[in-house]
Amino acid sequence: MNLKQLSALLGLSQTTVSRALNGYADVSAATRARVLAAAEAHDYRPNTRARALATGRSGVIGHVIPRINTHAMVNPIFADFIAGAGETYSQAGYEMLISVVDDGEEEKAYRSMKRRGLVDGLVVSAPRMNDPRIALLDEIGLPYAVHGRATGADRPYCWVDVNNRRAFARATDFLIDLGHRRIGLINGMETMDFAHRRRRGYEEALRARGLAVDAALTRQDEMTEGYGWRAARELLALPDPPTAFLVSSVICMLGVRRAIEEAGLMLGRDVSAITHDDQLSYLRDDGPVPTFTATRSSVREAGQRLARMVIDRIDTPQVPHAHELLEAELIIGRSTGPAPR
Amino acid sequence: MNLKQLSALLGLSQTTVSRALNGYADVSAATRARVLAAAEAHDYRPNTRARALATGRSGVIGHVIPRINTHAMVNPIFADFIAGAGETYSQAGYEMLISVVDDGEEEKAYRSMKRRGLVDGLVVSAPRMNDPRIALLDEIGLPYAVHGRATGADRPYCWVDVNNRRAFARATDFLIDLGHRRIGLINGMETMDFAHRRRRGYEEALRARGLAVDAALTRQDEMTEGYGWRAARELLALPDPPTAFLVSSVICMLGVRRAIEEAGLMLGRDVSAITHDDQLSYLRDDGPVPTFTATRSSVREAGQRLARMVIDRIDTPQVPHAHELLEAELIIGRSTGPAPR
DNA sequence: GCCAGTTTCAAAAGCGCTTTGGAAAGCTCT
DNA sequence: AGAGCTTTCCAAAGCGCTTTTGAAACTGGC
Repeated sequence: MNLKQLSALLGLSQTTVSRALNGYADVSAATRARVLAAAEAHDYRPNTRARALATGRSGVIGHVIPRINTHAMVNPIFADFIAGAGETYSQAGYEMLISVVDDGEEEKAYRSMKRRGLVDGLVVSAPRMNDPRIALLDEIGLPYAVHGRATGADRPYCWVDVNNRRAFARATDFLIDLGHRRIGLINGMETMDFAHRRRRGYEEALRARGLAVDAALTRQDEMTEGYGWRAARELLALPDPPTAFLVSSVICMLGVRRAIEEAGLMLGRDVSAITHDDQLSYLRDDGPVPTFTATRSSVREAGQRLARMVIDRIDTPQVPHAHELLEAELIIGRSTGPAPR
Repeated sequence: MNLKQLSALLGLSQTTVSRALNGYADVSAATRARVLAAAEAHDYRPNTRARALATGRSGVIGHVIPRINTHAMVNPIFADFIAGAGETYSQAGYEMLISVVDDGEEEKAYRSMKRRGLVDGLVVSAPRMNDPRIALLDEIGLPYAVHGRATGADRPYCWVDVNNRRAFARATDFLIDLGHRRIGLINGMETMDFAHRRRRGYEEALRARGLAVDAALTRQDEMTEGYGWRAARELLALPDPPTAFLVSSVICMLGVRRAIEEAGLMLGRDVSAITHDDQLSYLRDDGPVPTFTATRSSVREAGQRLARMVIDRIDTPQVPHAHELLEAELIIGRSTGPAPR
């Protein structure tokens, strides 16, 4: 059933049926009701491709995931973020397109998407420091919003980010309040903007309390369980080991806990640790008192907000660039306690 | 730059340019070269929407993720699976569309996708027993392939699956060879077809060796770290506890290890455990000897193969339904050893 | 009863591509 | 040289929608 058939069936022109369906004013209430009823009865849906061609808008928003050589490390955040964004899209009548792009081909991919009219807008993920994609997309003329910020990008752009600096500063501060003086940082890769900001928060908080930053107490790498374990093990083996850790993700934290327990220590008593918790659905920390003290911020919610932001950007490009800085909650769990003396 | 402009520029008709670009025979080699060069020079890309409208094919393949109430549990497998499928799609010139659909609205969503001409085909994930989606999609007339199988579905359909039954049977057998007689099963939700098959493999292997199946030794739930921990803790607390575990996912396994270590036991010596390992990129078990003995099968590869299968299904619907049964490797790591006496 | 203004609808022109159905030119062969 | 092919190109129709433009019908005021 297409528009032509539907309008023939109703004895109306395609114009009228189309305008009735799309809520224009110049169709009488009676006709509109008749049209709506018929559309419902025959379960008519306008053909997406035809509509897209006619309107010049595809109703699709793209997410690009770069494929780094063959063993692309997929971001564990990805699934929940997508789920959040997808919810907003489907409510707003948009579709989500995910494109896996060979690393280094990103520019080509963006240009191609624009030329082919594939998408109306884009979501940029995992920004690095001085990320070149921002200037590129402005040049191409594709609306977009960034999940995170790119330190060094000097032009305005839309973003949703967690206040990583403050979250880690607060966590550090909290550990200092508990009496900890040697605090290790088990960070993500610091080419990633978020990790860079977390380190800043950590260092600022230490300095603000008159504590020295000891580079020997920090690590950075891809956030796996094994990395958390290795890093914590190494740090605990130091002559003057930290009594507390700041950890970049729950997956890492699982490894950190393992190292602590292996060392015959008890998490939350002998050693404290705070992790950042993106509230990934398959790692949820249930129970009345959470296992881990954490700076918590839902990445799913970030996905929702970012989706909304791109849509707004598409609809009203003249409006100034929007920003949302989400504050992470500091949730006290059982992995922190006063520093042992 | 569109077709019209490009052909005007070349002094050719749109027909000729279009046919040259699409590799038809009735255009001379000289003209084709000229067209190709011009297209390259101006970076011409045919408009996706227009092409889709003209050909009746969208070049898009859909993945539906159901949203169960508000706390949709996102499958941890999702990201890697999508990455695998996406790689194949982009090589084959397809795009991937992901649609988040409220649970219970799936049928409506499928029908709508078909009517709107949104997608050329679909990938069905996480089949349950007697999954109704298979009959539904046949009725709707949308090509599809299933990631996994649906016990009870009596019609032919395309699928890619891991031989879960055999994998768990082999793992069980291996544990029995090591002298284990009481083996616990920490399974996923058995409404899921894969979990059902794993249990079958486990039970068959036990019976084949003359061992009784003890329902008290099995658990099923959503596969989180906390669940693994709780399940292992409970089982270890039994009067006659198991000496080995079969575990459904690496995330669970992290919890199982924790419970074992907490009980003052050593994994691989006092208690053995084998997990299924989907080779999720952010949980990769690196190192020369893997930490966990595992039945290993790359979910990313499954994604690749399934994508290929849907594409084939779209291109050649008359061909009989394809199946691929991937065998999981049994990889020996450090989490198994002879049963203690 | 007529004019201006408002409602309500329809014809037709796109959107940018593919594809059908020729037509013109070039070739071979007798 | 003309019939019959083959090769190479093109005009135009069509995919299913939206949107512009304009016409018909209806309204009220005088």
